[in-house]
Amino acid sequence: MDDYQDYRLFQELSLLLDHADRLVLRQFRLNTLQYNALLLLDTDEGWRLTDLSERLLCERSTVTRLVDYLESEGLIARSPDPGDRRSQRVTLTAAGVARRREAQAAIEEAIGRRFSILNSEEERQLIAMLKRLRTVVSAEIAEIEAASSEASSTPS
Amino acid sequence: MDDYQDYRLFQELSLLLDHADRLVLRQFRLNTLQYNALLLLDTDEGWRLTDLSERLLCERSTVTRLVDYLESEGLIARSPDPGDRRSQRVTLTAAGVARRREAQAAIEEAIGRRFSILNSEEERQLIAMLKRLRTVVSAEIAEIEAASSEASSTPS
DNA sequence: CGCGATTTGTTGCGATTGCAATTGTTGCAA
DNA sequence: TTGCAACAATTGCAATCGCAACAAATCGCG
Repeated sequence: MDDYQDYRLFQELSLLLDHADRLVLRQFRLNTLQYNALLLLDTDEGWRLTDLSERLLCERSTVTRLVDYLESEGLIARSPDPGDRRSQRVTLTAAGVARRREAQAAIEEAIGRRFSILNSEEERQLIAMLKRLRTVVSAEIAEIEAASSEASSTPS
Repeated sequence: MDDYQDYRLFQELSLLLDHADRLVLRQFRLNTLQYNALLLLDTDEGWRLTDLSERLLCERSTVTRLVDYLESEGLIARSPDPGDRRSQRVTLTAAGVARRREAQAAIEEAIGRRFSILNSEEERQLIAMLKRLRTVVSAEIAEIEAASSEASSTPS
């Protein structure tokens, strides 16, 4: 019915949220992806770059450069994987913990203000709808990519 | 309450939708911004670049390069503004109309499939919530930018 | 009128990211 | 064991975009 209105609104809100986040995170010398990476990391086991790329929905090469940056900022550390010399483990440093704490406080304060206009029931409904949409769109992407990779591997 | 879950879901769905759109639009040699610009344009009056940038929520320089590209593809035409020699009017060419029609059919088909999992009542609720969020986030951005521009113009 | 402020569009520059190609490593099968 | 496919990470390259600086044109106020 009004699918297109949903879509346009969603798209516009995405742009606005990105922009707002960027303004908030700028003071911590982080962009959205870098911040999301810090949120995932901890000081113990560490993540492999490939796993980070899957979780962050970006390319492995992007994670390489993201880790380069966070390492140059002293926020994370690379260490070799004990069981596989191809892999590296990325862990938070003490400075990384501190930077993440500061940024997280600012972001969550902003998020709280934004979503405070929804009551609990609305939030519950929104979450349910977003989850269903996520499932559908993930399937759509998987289908397209399967079709294109099949086309390239089987040039019948 | 679960503000943060809303936020993460929204962010993830944004990435997925962007990615899916890009896969659909790629066959028409368009990215999301270029497609959205084509949607706004028509063959009559034409838009000024500055107005396009405000509507598309991007910088004027981005519109300059976007218009450069669409012009090189033969989809739009620049013409001088009758009343202001600083301005230019951008209008769709016949090829632009055709390309837009093809891309729009593909995108709207995809959007229809994605949002078909919501019923009318859910769609109504989603639109209402997204509109309220848009208002809040727009205000947040305006506030931050007002504060920063004031700080730079009045370095008290 | 005249001059400074504002507006429009452009360009230079840096940051970010996807994609393809490459290097080094691992695992599996002959 | 050896050879080959799969995998981890990196690099080169191009596309995209925001921001700041800029030139030309317009506006507005004395």
